[in-house]
Amino acid sequence: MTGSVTLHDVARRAGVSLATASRALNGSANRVVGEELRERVLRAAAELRYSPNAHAQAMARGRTNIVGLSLHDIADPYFSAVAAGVMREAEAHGLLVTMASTERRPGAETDYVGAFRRHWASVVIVVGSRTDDRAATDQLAEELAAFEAEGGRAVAVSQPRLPVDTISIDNHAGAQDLGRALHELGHRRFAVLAGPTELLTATERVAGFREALTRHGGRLDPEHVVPGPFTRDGGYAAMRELLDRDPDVSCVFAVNDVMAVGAMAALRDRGIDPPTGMAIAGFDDIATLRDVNPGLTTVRIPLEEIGALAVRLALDDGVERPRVHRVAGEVVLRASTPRLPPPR
Amino acid sequence: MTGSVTLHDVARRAGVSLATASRALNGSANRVVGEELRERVLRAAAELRYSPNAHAQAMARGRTNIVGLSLHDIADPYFSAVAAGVMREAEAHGLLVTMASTERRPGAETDYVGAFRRHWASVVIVVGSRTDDRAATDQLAEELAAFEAEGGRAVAVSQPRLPVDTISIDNHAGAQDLGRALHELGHRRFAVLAGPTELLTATERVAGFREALTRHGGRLDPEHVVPGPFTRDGGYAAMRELLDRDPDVSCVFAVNDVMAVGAMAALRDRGIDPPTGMAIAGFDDIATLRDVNPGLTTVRIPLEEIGALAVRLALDDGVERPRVHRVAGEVVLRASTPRLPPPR
DNA sequence: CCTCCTTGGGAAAGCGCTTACCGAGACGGT
DNA sequence: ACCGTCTCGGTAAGCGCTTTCCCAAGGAGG
Repeated sequence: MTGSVTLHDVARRAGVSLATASRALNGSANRVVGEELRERVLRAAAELRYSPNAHAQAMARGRTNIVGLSLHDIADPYFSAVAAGVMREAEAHGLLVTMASTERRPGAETDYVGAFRRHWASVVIVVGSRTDDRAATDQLAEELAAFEAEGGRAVAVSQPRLPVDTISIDNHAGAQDLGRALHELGHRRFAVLAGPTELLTATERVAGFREALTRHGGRLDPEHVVPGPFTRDGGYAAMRELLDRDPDVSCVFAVNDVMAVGAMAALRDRGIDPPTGMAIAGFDDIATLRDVNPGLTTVRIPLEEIGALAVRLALDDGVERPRVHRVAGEVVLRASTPRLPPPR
Repeated sequence: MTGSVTLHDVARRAGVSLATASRALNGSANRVVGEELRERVLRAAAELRYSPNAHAQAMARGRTNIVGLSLHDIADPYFSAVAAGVMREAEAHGLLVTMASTERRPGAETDYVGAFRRHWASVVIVVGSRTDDRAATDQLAEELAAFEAEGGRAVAVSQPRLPVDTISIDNHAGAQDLGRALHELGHRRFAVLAGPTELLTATERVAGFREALTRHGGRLDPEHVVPGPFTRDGGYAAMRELLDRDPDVSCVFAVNDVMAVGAMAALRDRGIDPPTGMAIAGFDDIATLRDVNPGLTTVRIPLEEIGALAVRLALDDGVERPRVHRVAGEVVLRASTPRLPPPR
């Protein structure tokens, strides 16, 4: 990096000292620079296109305006919605967001939190379902603790069991509500495209759904619970698998919208036209998917708001921490799960 | 930030000097540290959970491993796809991505490039259609020039007229190909949901489409070209507007997929069932929307690859710059534009 | 036995900025 | 007229790290 203009240059050009130049430029607290000198400094800075070195400032000040954000995959609309919320709120507070995708690589989060720690990020936000991998969780917890010990603030989203402020999406209750709603529509025989068995988010949704059926009456045979990846292709494959088992089922719950869309495609490829041949429901209410046809019944999670909330939580000097903030989902019934005609 | 462990602490604990500790940790070039001392230093670092201060390193080395990425809206699947490509490639090169959303605020890009410049980012990538706002473009150009003058490398995506390496999506040719393909399917009377008139990307697509019709025969009345925002709701509104004009049209081209989906929703709300009542095509081939029903005819743009390419371009020490890299789109015909039965 | 090289550790000079501290001048109160 | 006080500019001490330069010790060659 050559040729960059430093504060020194500005000071020289304005004919003042470094201190005065610095004070003039960032209006240092409880120190006023005379109008004329300030004018001169600002002019010199503008003429030289001076741009302060953020690292030097970080060093001198001992902190930065960086938010570190770790998520699984920015191309996944679930995460990009959360990221949008984080960025919006960060922008409002003059913070810059540094983002890293784990691509679901185990241990990646720990690495990235380490990187954010090296950058003296003031805030770190970790979003994405924890797995049941105990060792990885412990390592991440340790790294986050080290980060907070150094004065940073961390917030976890969908990651319980971490020793920091946490935003917890109520998957269990949401799935339960969904199960009840589907039951009320007349459905009794269900299947579940369950997602990865090691992902807490997925298993919670399955558990909540199952509980609703148990409570209100409804059948969910073990062989109608098909695991698979949390993706569109995962939903597609799981649905095929399910159909191969030729199930006696009227409604399928895919544990997220992206999978539900894949599942619908699988149904069509088998000549089954949803929702006529099969009702289907998802989870998340991904904005981009609100116009699929038939409209997808789902549980709305305020993803963008969750991202914004994470930033606010980090910036808010709460008294006692870690805090846990629960966010509820809301069932949205659409055309993909029509009311079942009463059995004759 | 208190309590953070510094290299000094590590050196003291290992009983060596700062210099030796530094050399031991990053295997300094052409200087070897004795096996035993190195061992001691590494152990001390691990025991103390030492994490080097990235800013201090940046200062001392005069460069960073940061990629600055400016885009319009990370929640938009178009941008999140590009971002995913950038992050994948950045990760592969050990770079960290700092991202900023302009929310289409004019001038925001310039501000963000300034922020990246302050951070001594080694690479800056600016993605998103330039508008016809000449002044804003000039300012951005100037800021990018300053950034490169300081040794940084900038790449623009979809932003012609900037004095840096540019990846240019061939909107014109893509739309032209699409127009021809639709013509071959038998369509003759078209409408276009044109997006924002000041957005180059949108106008290029409209122009290419129009040119194909002119060349091969096909009608596109001026009042059947409806402008509007580049979003789902923009597509919805534009389609309503179009329907209100009661057009004699068999096929609508929405200049991006997100708008096309909104347009389909508008059709349905008016009791028109695509593609029966009206064929519809989009542009981009957004992955999340590949399963909408009916399948959306579109022009595939390799968005993720473009993001990755941008990073590679920045890292590649090209001889002569700025270079322009054109990326072509590919027409993908799906069910939303069925072949029109020949007129009897 | 002396000189010259090689090996490897340490001291210290920055990198660009902020900020405590210092000091000079102006001003008003007594 | 003197002193306390206030205003405002400058000096310099870091922030944590890298890297150049110096130097000591040991070995090889004459």
